[in-house]
Amino acid sequence: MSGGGCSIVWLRRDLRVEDNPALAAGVRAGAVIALFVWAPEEEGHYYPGRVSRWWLKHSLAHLDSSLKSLGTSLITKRSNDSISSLLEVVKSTGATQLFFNHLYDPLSLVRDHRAKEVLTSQGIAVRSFNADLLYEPWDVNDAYGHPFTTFAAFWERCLSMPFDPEAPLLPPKRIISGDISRCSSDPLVFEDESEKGSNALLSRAWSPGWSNADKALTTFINGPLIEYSKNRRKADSATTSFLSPHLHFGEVSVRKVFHLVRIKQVLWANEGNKAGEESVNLFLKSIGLREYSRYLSFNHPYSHERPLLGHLKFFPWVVNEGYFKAWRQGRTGYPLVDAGMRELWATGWLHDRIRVVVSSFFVKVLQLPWRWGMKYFWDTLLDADLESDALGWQYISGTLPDGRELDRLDNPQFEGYKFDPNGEYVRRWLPELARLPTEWIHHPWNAPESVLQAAGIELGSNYPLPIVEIDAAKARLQEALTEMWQQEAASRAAVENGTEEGLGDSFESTVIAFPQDIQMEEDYEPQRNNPPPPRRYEDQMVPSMTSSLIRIEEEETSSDIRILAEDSRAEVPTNAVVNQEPRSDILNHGNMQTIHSNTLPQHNTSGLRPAAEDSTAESSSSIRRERDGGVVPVWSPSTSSYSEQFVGDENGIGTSSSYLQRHPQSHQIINWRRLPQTG
DNA sequence: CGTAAGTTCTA
DNA sequence: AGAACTTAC
Repeated sequence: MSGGGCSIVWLRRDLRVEDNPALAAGVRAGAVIALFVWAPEEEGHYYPGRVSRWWLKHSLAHLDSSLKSLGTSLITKRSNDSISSLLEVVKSTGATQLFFNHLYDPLSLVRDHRAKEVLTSQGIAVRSFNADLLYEPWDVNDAYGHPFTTFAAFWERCLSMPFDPEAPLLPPKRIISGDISRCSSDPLVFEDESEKGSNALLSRAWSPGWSNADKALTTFINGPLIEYSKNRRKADSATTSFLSPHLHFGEVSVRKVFHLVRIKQVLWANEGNKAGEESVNLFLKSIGLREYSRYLSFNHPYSHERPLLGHLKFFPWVVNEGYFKAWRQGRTGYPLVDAGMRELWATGWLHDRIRVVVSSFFVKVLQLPWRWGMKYFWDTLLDADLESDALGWQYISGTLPDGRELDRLDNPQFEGYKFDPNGEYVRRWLPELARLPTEWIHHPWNAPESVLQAAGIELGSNYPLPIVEIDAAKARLQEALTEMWQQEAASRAAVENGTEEGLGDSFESTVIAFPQDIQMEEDYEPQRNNPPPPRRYEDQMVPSMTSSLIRIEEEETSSDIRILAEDSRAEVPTNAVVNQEPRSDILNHGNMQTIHSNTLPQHNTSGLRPAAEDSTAESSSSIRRERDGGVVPVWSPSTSSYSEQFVGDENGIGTSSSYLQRHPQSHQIINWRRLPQTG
C-alpha cells in the first residue's frame, strides 16, 4: 500500500483483468478505482461504428461483472473530454495515482501525454504501461538505431530481440475498491433504438468480453491453428482465429497469444510437425502485422490519413460517389467483390483475403480515394481498428515502401476462382447468382444468354454488369500513374528551383473530402468512365483526427500543442535526433519531400518520444517493467522529421478550419442499415 | 540431367 | 502480375 490515496486505473482498449499491467499496478499499490471514460467525440471523424459500439457495450458489461466478483466495479463516465473526467474522478475519490496502458493511435498519443502532464501538475502520480504490444515501438530499431520502414525487417527483429516479450500476468485474486461513494457512474448509451434490431443478430456469432476472448484463443490454438497455413487462402473464414475484435479492445493480451502459440509451436517442432510449425509462423506474422500497425502509427502519426510515400499525393483519384455507392452496396458486377461487400454490411466481418480483394478493387479498379474505403471499413467492421486498417489500406494502395506495386491490378475474376473455386462464397452472399454454374459464377458477363436465363439472371437488371471493365481500368490506371509521376516530377522541380515551397495546391488533389450526402438508395445506375467532377479547394479538406488536433491548438489556449511539444522534449532521450523547427512554421510552409517508390529508405531520423529511458541497459524483465512504468509514449509534432523517404508527417494540414467543425455529423453519414439486406 | 510446366508466394 | 521455387518427364 502506498501513500494513503487510492489509484485510478483508467481502462481504454485493455478491457481485461488478466495480464493487465495497469490494473496489476493499481492492485499492488492498494485500493483501486477502475474507470472507463466514454468520450467518442474525442475520436473526431473516427467515431466508432455501430457494430464496434455494440461490442464495446458488451465487453464493458463483461468486465464490470468480473471486477465485481473481484471486489470493485467499473466506474463509467460520459464525457467530451477524458482529461476533465479524470480530474473529476480524482476529486471525488481522493485518488493520488493514475495508471493506464499505452495506446498508439495519433489521438491517444497526444491525449495521453497531456493527461500525464495535467494530472502530474495536480500532484497525481501517473504511470503507464505496455499492454498492447510485444515490444514498445521505440525498442525495435535497426542496427543504426533507426526505426524500420519495412515489415519483414521489423518482424524479423521482433522475433530475434535480445529479451523476450513480458510473460503474461495472472489476474488479480481480489481488488480492494477505492472509495466510490461520492463518485457516480454515468449510464453509457452505445446504441440507439434503431440500432438494436440490427445488433440483435450479432450475439449469435460473437461473444465479447475478456474471458470469451480467452476461450476463443484456446479454441483456435487447439483447433484451426494447425491447419492455418493450408486453409488460410479460402474466402470462407472457417480457419481464421476470430481474435481481431477481442484484440482491438484488448480483451486478450497479444503477449498471451504470443506465449501460448509459441508453446504450441515448440511442441509441434518437437514432434517434427513441419506444417504445424509453419502454421504458427504464419499466424504469428499476422500478429506481427498488428504490431507493425502500431509501430507505423507511432512513427508516422498521420498514416491513417496520408500516404507514407509522397508521390501518392499526386495520384488523380476518381472522385465518383456513384462508384463508391456501388462498392458499398455490393453492386460492382464482380461477384467476389460484391459478395464480400454484402457480407461486410450484413455481419461486420470479412476474411482477410476478401478485405484485400475488395480494397484493392476499390483502389485499383475504381481508383477511389483509399481513405473513403478505410472510413467505410471503420464504420462497418466489428474489429475496426485505426492502425491496422490504415496499414492495410496503405499496403493495398502502394503507399508503403513494401506495399503492393502501384501498377498491379488484380483481376477479381481470377481471384474468385482462387479464393472461392466452387463459388460457394458468392452463392451464399449473392442469392441472385445462386443458380449460376461454377463455370460462370465469377464472370457472369461472359455467360451465354441461355445459361443466364436458366439461372434467372438478367444482367443490368437483377445483377449489374461490371461497373468498370478490367481492361479499361488498367488503361486508366496507367494514365493515372503517368500523370502522378509527371506531377511529382514537376513539384520536385519546383521545389528545387525554389519556385514553390512545399506542395502548394498539388497536395490537395489527393486529400478529398469524405462524401457528405451518401444515401443508400437502391436505384443505382452504373456509371462508366465518368470524368471526375472538378475539385474545388473547399472540397479538399481532410476529414481527420489531426484536424481536430489542430482545433485543439486553435481553441484551447491553455493546452497549445506547441507547448506540449516543447514540454515533451524534456523526455527525448539524448540520442534522438530532434528537429527544433516549431510547428507553426511547419504548418505554414511544409518542407515536403517526395521520392520514388523504388528508392530505399536510408536515414530515417526518428522523431519519437520514448521518454525517460533513464536507467541503463539492463534487460532483466523485472527492471524493465519498472522502467515501463515511467514511460508515456508521446509523439511530438515538433520533432517529427522521420524520413526523407516519406511524406513529411507534419505537412498538408495547414488548412484553417477543421473538418469536424464543418461536418459534426460526419460519422453518421453512412446509414448502412438502410442498405438492402440480402439472404 | 535439363527443360518445361506447375505451384506458391508477396505486408 | 511476376519471381522463385518445385515437380514432372
